[in-house]
Amino acid sequence: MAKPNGAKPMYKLIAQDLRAALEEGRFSEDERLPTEAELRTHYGVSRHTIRQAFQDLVSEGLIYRLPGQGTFVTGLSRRGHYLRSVGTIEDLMAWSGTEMRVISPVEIHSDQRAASRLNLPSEEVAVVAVSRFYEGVPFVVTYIYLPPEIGRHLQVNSLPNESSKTVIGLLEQSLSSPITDAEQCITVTTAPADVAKLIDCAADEPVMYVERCYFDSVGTPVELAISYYNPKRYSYRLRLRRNLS
Amino acid sequence: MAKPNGAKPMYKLIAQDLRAALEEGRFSEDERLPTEAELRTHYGVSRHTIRQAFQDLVSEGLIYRLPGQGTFVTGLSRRGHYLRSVGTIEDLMAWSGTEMRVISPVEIHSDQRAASRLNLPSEEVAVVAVSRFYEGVPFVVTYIYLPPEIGRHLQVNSLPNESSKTVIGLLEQSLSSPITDAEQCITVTTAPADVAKLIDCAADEPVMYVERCYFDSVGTPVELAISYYNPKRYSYRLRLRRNLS
DNA sequence: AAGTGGTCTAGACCACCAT
DNA sequence: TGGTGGTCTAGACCACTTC
Repeated sequence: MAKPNGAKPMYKLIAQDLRAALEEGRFSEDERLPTEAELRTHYGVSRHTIRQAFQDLVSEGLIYRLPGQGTFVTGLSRRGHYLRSVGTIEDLMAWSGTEMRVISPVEIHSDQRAASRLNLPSEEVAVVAVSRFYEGVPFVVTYIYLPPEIGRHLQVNSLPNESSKTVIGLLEQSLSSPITDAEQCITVTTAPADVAKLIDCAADEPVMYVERCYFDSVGTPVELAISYYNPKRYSYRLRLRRNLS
Repeated sequence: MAKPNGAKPMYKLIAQDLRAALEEGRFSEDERLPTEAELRTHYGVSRHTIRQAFQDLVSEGLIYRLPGQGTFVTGLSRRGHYLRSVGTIEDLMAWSGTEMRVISPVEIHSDQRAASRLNLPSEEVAVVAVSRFYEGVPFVVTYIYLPPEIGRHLQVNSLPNESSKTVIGLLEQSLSSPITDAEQCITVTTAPADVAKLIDCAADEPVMYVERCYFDSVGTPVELAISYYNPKRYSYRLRLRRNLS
């Protein structure tokens, strides 16, 4: 059988099916999912293929498996009941429930620091500033730096206002190589005056400062995002998991 | 063959071998590792077993694999050149290069908020306060809350001063079920007076505030750690990875 | 053409949990 | 005892890169 030409591998499709079922809440909290044997006959594939699909979901934290017992849905009580839980790169790429607004469109600037972070040959970088709203209230301003050639591809049209998308999410679709790494640095700073105004802070009030750098699969940095969060309206939430050894 | 009674599975042992080789720097940056075929003959196991071992290392971010080319070491330039990079639960459990100092030993207190976070039946919790030093300079104070019965097991003896260990790292050895989840919440606050003194801040100066809750494999919270970081001396560094799809 | 990793099959034995 | 997931084998074809 192997891989049908050009198509997604079977185990990815099965994982996708199960992920959709989980997101629709078709299984209740801590309910047992179908066993490997059941899914094997349902899809007509080998056990290994089913296990590959399950493995994807385990590493995403959606399910857990207990030897001798079965496969279970990770209880919602253990997933985020906060504004946002960032535990995977996928989380960084979509941010449902909030709207994005472009403050200043894509422009080419000269910025030595950003250019060097992006490993660019010159000091030229594309910059775009956006803010993000939750229930109509702004809570973050982000300055996004891109290699100039990528910035030029990113037309104003492809940056819809009032979107729940993220720039990095839009960006990845036009990249040849997928995003596989994100490096983040979180600290505290005081809000510059223009930023303070945009997130309803007093100037020089402490804010949360986040630098995020995204890398594609060959290690090339493709986006540097610098964000200022109003700490009264946002806290950075993160969950880490590991597999049982 | 299957699993030898009571022993670690073969693929874990192979992963361990490779991990040790990588940590010793036996392969240089972006050097090609042995192929599956080579390792298969070296260890005398099937290809699948080798792939399982590689998969562990990929998910830890130590190596990456390119179809048609080979398996490579993740360049050090893409791992942390900062004080600490926290991307996995393992990172949280060990903190080399810093020393821990106990500020106040394990005591049983009454704390409704911590007790409820730990799902405890009463308001009783065990509390211990520690600070951490980097090159002799303190940069964080942490209040650690534990279920009382776990706190009582944690003798003063088992909390050595001047250690590079972490409390959660020590703790896991005495738990029946391993730690598999950590939930963190990061925001900004002002330092309480006693905390400020311990991390060389002025009182009411903004500090980074981190709440961390650890869960074992059945979802029981086992530790709540509340930390105040001096932002001049520490920034929270994090890297996220994902597998190629 | 040869070699790499990616996917897949059809088996097998094991430890563990429930009945 | 029968079913679960965990580990493992010995094959196979595929797409891709390098030579």
